[in-house]
Amino acid sequence: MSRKILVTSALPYANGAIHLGHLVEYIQTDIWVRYQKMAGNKCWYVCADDTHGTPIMLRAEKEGITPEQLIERVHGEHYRDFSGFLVGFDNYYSTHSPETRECANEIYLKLRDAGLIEVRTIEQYFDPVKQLFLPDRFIKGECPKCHAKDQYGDNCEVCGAAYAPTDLIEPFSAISGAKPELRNSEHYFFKLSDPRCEAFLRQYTSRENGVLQAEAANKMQEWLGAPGDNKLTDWDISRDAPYFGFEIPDAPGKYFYVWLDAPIGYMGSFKNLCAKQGLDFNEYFKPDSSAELYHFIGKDILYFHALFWPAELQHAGFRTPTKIFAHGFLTVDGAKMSKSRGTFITAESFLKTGLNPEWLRYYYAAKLSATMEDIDLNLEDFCARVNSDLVGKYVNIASRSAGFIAKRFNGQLAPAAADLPAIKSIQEAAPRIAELYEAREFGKAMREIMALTDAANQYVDSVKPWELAKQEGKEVELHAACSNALNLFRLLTVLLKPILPVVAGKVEKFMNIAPLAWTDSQSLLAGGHAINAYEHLMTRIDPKLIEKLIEANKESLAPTPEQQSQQRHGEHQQKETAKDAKAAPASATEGLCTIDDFMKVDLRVARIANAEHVEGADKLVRLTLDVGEEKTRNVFAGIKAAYDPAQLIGRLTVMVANLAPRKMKFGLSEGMVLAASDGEGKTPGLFLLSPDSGAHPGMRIK
RNA sequence: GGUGAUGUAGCUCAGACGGUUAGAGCGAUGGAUUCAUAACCCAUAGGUCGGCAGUUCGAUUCUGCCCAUCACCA
Repeated sequence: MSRKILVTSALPYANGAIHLGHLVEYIQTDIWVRYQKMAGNKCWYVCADDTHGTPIMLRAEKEGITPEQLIERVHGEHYRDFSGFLVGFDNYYSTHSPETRECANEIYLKLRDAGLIEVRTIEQYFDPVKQLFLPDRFIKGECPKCHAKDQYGDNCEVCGAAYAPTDLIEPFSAISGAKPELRNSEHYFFKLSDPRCEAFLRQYTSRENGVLQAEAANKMQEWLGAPGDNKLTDWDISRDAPYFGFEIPDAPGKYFYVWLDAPIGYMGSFKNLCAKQGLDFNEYFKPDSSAELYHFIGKDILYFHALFWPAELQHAGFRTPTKIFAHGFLTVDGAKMSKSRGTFITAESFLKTGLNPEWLRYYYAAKLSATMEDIDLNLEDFCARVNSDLVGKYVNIASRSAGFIAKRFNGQLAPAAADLPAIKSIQEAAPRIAELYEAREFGKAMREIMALTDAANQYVDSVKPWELAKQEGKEVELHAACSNALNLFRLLTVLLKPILPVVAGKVEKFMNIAPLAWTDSQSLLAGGHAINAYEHLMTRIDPKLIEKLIEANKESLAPTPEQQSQQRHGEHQQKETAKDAKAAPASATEGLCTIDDFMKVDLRVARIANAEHVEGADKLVRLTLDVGEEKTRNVFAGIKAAYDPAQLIGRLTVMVANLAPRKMKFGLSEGMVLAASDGEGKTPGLFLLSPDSGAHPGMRIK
């Protein structure tokens, strides 16, 4: 019985290039979809560009083009990159489409009629020069807590405080620089706090319901709070003109917020596919649909997909997702992707450098599981793993057998030995491996497949075709050995086909067979079957290519930090921290610092005027420091484990006097004292620095 | 600061309802081999399973604390 399945990956925002972080999700989804199709299920894979919102509007304006032109260009780039990595969408569409608009309107009107839309007046900053309301990220000013300058409207990057844009001191528009004015505006809210939503979501996201991974379900319960205390707040779904998006049907001048129409883009894309393929949209989206609906997403956008989206669908009279699959982020060589280190690798640069996309598909597959854990792309391991597993083991089986068949047997195979242990073990493993694909345990599947591949090579080694070839009268044995090996190779190709579609295609051509389906794992080639000439199926990774790739992605110093937008589909992840970009050393002096750099740090001799325990803090001591200024400084130091406050009072030490103040739970910390410790933790202890006697508070250290 | 996740051989990762010698692949070393784009095969070395304490006849596996990394929240 063939299943009907609709699968989505998160929509990439039409405001940036696809990178290896994005690809974890698209490759994971694509492998799963390819497996489903091979298994004979009706499986549709749709996606789209997420095209609306202020950042798109402003970016287009900056480039002197219309938003429509911008999103069309980016759509082309995204589609090119995904195709390059063999991501086989059945439809790659755009949220800026009549279908998405239609679905958004329908959902909105049904929610309104259900009494789940409310209009409220809110006060918001307005840019009088640009004549638009400003999203939080486009307002900057001085942090109200620590007084750091040039901070965004939602939180401070220096002290980490969260606040409203109206709390900023001396706010200014990040777009025009103008002083923003507070204005009233009517906004439309989706009443997530409504008891109907809460009741539904409590059930829908519960562990028992099984829609979410256990870890994700726990997180949702945290967000929902205990039964009774309704922690959900209403969701602001409208934005004022000018805005690039869909106008709300009964509210001229008001637009749907981009995050409302983004998931609806899944429906829009599928509706568009239905028209092309003659499918019945309702069969997949009606409330009692027997079709399955799966969303692959990053763990950062669970909130939108597990709360807002199902609640909307449920109360607008549609089916809800069967399962939501969240995955972790990508790190490169154990660290966040970084432009300065060249590990913020774009899809385009990977392909342009000449690397094979199937290398990455295999490596990701070998690391992926059904959990939300992050996965690491270790570049050395990447080379070793791919070269050994794919070229040394798998491709080698064909490569070492095909020559004999071509030269000695006119390209014709002998019947395979159906009872050969190596063959039987693959056929027995196939259903197990199918379950692993279904469960998204690709790493476990790869481990099993490679063990079977090892067994195939051991078989070839045990029958020694190269010796048989030299002996008179051993033709039958030689023919059997090589035919068995090629049958083993064909079976392994079936198991790897979801990961390696291009190689599988080449194998089908080489072996002169129809496209492999999952059931082919239970059959063998008939005696007399003629194969074509063997051409090498995959080359090894040259580590020099990796070096080139890193070099190509290294961004020169002083990059213009990209306008940080709020959370996006698959986009929020891997955003490089602003800190990282700023701290990037010029490559010629990597790891070194100039005298100018050093002099930026204002080190001063300080006298500890007072020291006391901090109530409720495990590690902190509150220090009152005299650095020769009129006022003393308040500094929290994490030295409680090593020093008793009483023994500190009166002694001299060294402090960083121009460190940006940091708001801590217990108060503002206005500097840092210096102490030594073993970074590797081999030697315990913490040792406060002291100047030699004779120094006075306030003396500069250089 | 709170909550959660992670921490197992040089690297990437499995695993254990608590129980005799903790696994795999890669890498390293030695051997064998030459069919295979130096690939494959055999063998060897390598870990007090992040640290400390507790529960237990017994803990790497359970509990608590600590350290490190990451994420979310405030």
